[in-house]
Amino acid sequence: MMISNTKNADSVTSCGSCSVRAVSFCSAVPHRDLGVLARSRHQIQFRRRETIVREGDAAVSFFNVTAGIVKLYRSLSDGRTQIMGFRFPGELFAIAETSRYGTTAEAVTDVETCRYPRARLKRLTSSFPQLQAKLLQMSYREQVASDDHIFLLGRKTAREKIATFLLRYGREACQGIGGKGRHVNLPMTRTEVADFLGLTTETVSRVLTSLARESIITVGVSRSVGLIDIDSLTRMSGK
Amino acid sequence: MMISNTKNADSVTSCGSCSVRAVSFCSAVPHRDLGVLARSRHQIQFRRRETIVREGDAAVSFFNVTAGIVKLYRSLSDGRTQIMGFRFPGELFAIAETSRYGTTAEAVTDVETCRYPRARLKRLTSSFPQLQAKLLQMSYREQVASDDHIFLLGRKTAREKIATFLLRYGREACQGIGGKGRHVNLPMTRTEVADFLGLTTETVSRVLTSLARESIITVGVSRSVGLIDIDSLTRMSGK
DNA sequence: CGTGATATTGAATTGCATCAAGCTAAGTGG
DNA sequence: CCACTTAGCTTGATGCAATTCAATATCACG
Repeated sequence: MMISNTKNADSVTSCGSCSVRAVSFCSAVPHRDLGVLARSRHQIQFRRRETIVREGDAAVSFFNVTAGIVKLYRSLSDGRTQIMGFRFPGELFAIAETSRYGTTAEAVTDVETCRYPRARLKRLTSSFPQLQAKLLQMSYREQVASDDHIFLLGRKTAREKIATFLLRYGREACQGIGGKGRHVNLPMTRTEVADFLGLTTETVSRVLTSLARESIITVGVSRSVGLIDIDSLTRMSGK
Repeated sequence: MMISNTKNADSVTSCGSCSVRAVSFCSAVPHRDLGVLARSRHQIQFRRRETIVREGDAAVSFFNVTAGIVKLYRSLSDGRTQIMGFRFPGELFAIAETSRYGTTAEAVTDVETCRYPRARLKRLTSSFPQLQAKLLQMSYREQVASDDHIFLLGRKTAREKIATFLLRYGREACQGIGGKGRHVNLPMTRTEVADFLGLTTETVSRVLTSLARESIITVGVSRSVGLIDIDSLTRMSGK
C-alpha cells in the first residue's frame, strides 16, 4: 500500500508543462520565471478521505489543486457538518490571510496539489505584481459562487437544491466524461452532497429517486447520474 | 422634501478628514495622493429603502460606504429573497469584476457612499500597488464572513441563527450606542432579519419573544433589543 | 464470497412555514 | 395637535417539507 503525502517522482510535473497552469494562479507568473515558482512549491498527493488541513490549525501553507477534488467544510461537535464548497483543478484553497485555517480541507477523490508556504506569498506577489491581480480575480469569482450557495441554502427547496447541484457540479466535476455530455459520475457520496446542500442523505436519496421516477434523471450504480431532461432540471433549479 | 441621490454640499468630506479612511480601502492610498482618489469619486447619498444598484444591471460603478448600512440581496420572481450580507461604513460593495451586478444593493438606513467608476479601478491599482493588497485582504475577510453565513444557513436552527445574529450584528451595527454596550438598536426590520437568516418574519418574532420570556434578551420598541444573558446567547449560537 | 460502507425505503415526528387576525407605532394630512 | 393611515410586529391555528429513527438493500473490496 502506497504511503500518501509523499512526493512521487513519477508524477512531479514542471510548472512549464503543468496541465492546470493556463487556468490557475500561476498563469500570472511569466514563463521564464517559472523556476522561482517551482522552487517555492512542494507537490503533494492525498488519497481520498485524507485531511489536508484542519480548521483551527495554524495556517502555514496554501494549496493549488492540480488534480482531483477537495472539499472545504466545518463541523460542530454534535456532528452537523456543512461543506462550504469544492475545489477543482486550477483552484486555490487555504489562502485567506488568517492566522488559522477557517475550514477543514479534505480530499474527495485522490488529489494532487502544489503546496506553498504562506510566508512565500508576499515575496511572490511583490516579484510578480500580476499575481495579486489574478488572486483578486479568483477571490471575486469565489465570492460569486458563495453568494449562489447562500441563496441556495437560505431559500431553495430540496428539489431545487438537487437540480441546481446536478446542473452546476455534475457538469463541472466530469467534463468530458460520458455520452452526450449529460451523463455524469458524481465524485462525492450522498452524505457529501447532503452536507453541501444543507440536507440529509435520506432526503438526497429520496429526491434523486423521485426525479428518476419522473424520468428527469436516471440513477445508476457507483454514483452515476444521467441527466435526461435538462430543461426540466433547469426550470426546477429556481434560477 | 429633500431629493436624494444628489451631492449635498454640506456633507462633502475631503478624503483627508474622512471618518472611515482608517479602516477603508482608501487607507492604502498615501496621504499626499488623496487628491487623485477624491477626483475619482462622487459622494452620493441614499435614503432608507432606496435601491443603489440592481442585480443584472451593467456594472459601471463600485461603492464605498461612509455612513449607514447597505444590504445586498437576490430575489426570485415568487418573492423569495435572500440577503447575502450587509455592508457597514468602511466596506466596499459591487466591486467584483463581473460585467453585471450580481446582487441588488439597497439602503437599510440612510446611507452615504463614495461612488467610483469601475473603469478607474485599474488605473488606481496600478498607481497604488498597496491598493490591490488591501482589496485582496478585504475580499478574504468577506469570504470568511460568507463561510460563517453558509454554515448558519445550512446547519443552524432558528434559535441558533437568531442568537448568532444578535451577537454578531447587534454589536457591529450599533457600536457605542446604549448602556453597558449590551443594548442594541437593530437598524433592520424583522423582514430583513428573516431574509438574512433564511427564516420568515413570524419565526424571527416568535424566537425573539421566546428568548425574552426566558430573560435572555429584552425586546423594546423601535427595534431595540437588550442582550441580558450574553453567555446563554453565546452558548446557543452554536459555535 | 463475505463484510463493512453506502444507499434506499418506510413510518413517525417536528421545526418552521403558511394562513389569518389583531396589535402597535410612526408618519401624514387636515 | 389629533385622527387616520399604513407599515411593521406579534400571536394563534394549522399544514407540510424535511428530519429522525429504523430497517433493509446494494455496492465495493479484500
